[in-house]
Amino acid sequence: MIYSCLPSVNEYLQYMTDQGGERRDLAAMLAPLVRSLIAIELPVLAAHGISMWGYAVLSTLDDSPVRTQAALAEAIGADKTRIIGTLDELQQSGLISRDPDPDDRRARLLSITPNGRKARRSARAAIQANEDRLLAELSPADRRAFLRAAQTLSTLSPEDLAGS
Amino acid sequence: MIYSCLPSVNEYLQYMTDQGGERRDLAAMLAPLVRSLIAIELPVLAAHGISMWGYAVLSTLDDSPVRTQAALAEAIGADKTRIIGTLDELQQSGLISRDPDPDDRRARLLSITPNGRKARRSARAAIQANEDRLLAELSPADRRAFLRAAQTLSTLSPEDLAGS
DNA sequence: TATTGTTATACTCTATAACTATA
DNA sequence: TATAGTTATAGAGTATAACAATA
Repeated sequence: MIYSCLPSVNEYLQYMTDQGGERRDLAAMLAPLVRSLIAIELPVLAAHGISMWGYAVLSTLDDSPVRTQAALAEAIGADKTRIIGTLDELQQSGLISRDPDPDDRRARLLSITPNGRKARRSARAAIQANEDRLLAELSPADRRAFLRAAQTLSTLSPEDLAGS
Repeated sequence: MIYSCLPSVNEYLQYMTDQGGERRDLAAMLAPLVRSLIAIELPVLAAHGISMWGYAVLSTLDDSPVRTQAALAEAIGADKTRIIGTLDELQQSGLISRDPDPDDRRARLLSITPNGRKARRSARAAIQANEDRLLAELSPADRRAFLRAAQTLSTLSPEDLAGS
């Protein structure tokens, strides 16, 4: 049966019922939401002088430096050729440093600068302030559960998502 | 203050704490998830002989017919020129009907056919079975809250999302 | 003249492949 | 010969603008 992978049929029926018997596809619900969220983010980021990919790079590097551009590209789910322009801009703006590894001059050691960190955190504060306004639509309990669930699902590997 | 739009500062602090003090951006969490969900959907849809946009069209028309192509395009968040090829395919496959409105022969009355409805529901069952596997990662309470929250947020108008 | 749908054009984004430099 | 980064080319997807039919 198609629903045999569920923890229990009762569970399934319960949340189907919660949805009024017609559950919408997850992707169909979330895709427009994400599109809107990004559309809202763009002008905020522009006001901080950074692009969407630039923000993704800064966010990754704010957590920890990265040894190669290819690794950075993979971390943000992009092609290595796609982030080169972004890195050029960020470097020119002084938001990241990008130096040849003395031990292997083919690789580029990437890290965020103090200015980059400042820009990223300022942008994030503005973005999350917007998100807070949306999250205020939810009950406190649902809001916490939603953030927890989003966190859980977003950290699943592509393999987990695609199925064994 | 940047967080003044929150229901209460205490609430904010509470879910920040729940996230370990470092909440990730919503878009940054959800965008890769949605990308993966769509990547999983595509082969399922292909097996049913419909494209992603075709599925969006069928889903909209399954709820109710639409009087013009422009209205349909807006409903699925696409440009009116973008869905023409999709409508051609769906019509040729006999999944939708698309007839000039007798009262205004400029407009095209769009509706789903019985075969289209069958295809859509079959595809949806397969897609939701996949999603169920992912949702099984969540606790029952979180799963219900997540679906409820996604439903709530996804039905906000772009104006609500963008802010007053 | 305005509106619906269609076609044609141009533009953006992305991936693939070729190239340079280091190893 | 293999790898990291870069550049060049081509392809997909999309939007803008011009067009045809109907009102």
